[in-house]
Amino acid sequence: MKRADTRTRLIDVGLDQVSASGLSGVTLGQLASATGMSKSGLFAHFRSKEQLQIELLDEAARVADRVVVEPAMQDAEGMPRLTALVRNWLGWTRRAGLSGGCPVAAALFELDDAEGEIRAHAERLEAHWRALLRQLVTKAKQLGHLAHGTDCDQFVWELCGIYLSHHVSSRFLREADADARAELAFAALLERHKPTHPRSPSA
Amino acid sequence: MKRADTRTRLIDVGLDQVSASGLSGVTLGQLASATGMSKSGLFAHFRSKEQLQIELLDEAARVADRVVVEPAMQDAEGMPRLTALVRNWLGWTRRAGLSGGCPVAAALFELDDAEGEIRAHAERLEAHWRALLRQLVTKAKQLGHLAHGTDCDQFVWELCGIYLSHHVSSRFLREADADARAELAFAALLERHKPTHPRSPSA
DNA sequence: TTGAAAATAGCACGATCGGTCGTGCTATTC
DNA sequence: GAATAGCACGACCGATCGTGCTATTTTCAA
Repeated sequence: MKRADTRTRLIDVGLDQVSASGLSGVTLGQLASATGMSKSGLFAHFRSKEQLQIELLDEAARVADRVVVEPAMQDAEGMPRLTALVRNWLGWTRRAGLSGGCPVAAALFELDDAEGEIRAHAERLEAHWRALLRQLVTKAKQLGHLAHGTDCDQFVWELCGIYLSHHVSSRFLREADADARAELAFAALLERHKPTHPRSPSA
Repeated sequence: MKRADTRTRLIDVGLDQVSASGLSGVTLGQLASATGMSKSGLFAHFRSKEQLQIELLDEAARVADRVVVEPAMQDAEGMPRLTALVRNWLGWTRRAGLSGGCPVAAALFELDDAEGEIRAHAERLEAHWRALLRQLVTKAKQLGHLAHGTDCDQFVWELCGIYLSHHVSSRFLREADADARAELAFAALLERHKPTHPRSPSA
């Protein structure tokens, strides 16, 4: 089997493990037995466990981009695109075929007091993600889909709160109405930032 | 030394470790060396590591009760008590002298796909906490401090989102304005559920 | 002061951790 | 057909994991 193929397989299975058990839940031994490879054969593909973890986080970001961002980009700029992205965002791991929750969200709590390369990497990913959110929100504001006075950073901050609450609600508490609650919260967030004198939708 | 005293010391130090590194960050070996005890001597106090983890979660809840809930109970029922509790809640671990973040919040993400006794215990704690929040919100509604139409469960759900976002913002992203953002979000949540005074002449 | 009881330490266990090493297979290249 | 390079293997490293069993120390009542 080609090196690249094996790597892809390792990353795929590893990503599923991260999703289900968090970063620290992925050990070389478990990933090896899950993929039917020897620990040493597996290890040869990554310089270190840290490197493996970083690549797993990258893969999570890549998959999220494919499942969450790209489809939303089909919608028109401004509000349509923003709402589409939020809808794709909530519970995206299931749609991505992962058996657990969002690896990045878990990492945010797992690494909060840590230091080092992995934390820095997760920080970059999260910053990049929030920058994307901010950009979509800003665009919606520019197009008059959100109020002029909208504080975009605050908007994103609260949106992340909805996502996190949804994560806990659906994954930990396993509440059936998690989606509905998130929808409600998001709708209220939009309502609060509704433009005061909305231009016509065909502006 | 008395058994109870030693246990208290072990739990205290352990709680700090949970706060800083999560549940899985507390190992018997590290807790032993942090307390200057032997691993086996320590182990004798708890039937198992699972038991230790459960007691650590309980202690977290107990400390939170002392630092967050009890002071808020000094305020008048309804809105004063609710706002006091929220203010005490945000960033309570620092005020409790812990060196890390909220152990329960971390556990929510750490155990989301786990099974077993520890998860069940964390679930009970979280349910109990949300029941308390719900009770305060309901009381505020009854007293007319919140709108009649207020969906108390939804209110609590979004409030938890604010707390989680604040956790990530302050602990992981280390943003200086985390407190201000949380205040803003909470103020907006209150504004949205502001009571309408049906008998008042203003409309 | 002494002796029982309680608290702690010592030691060892099997398992697993991240990681290294030498070796063999297989496919390509000369 | 021989030489080479890529890939995965099993064995093994020291360290640490959780958890027993036994010996030693400490504490407190008689």
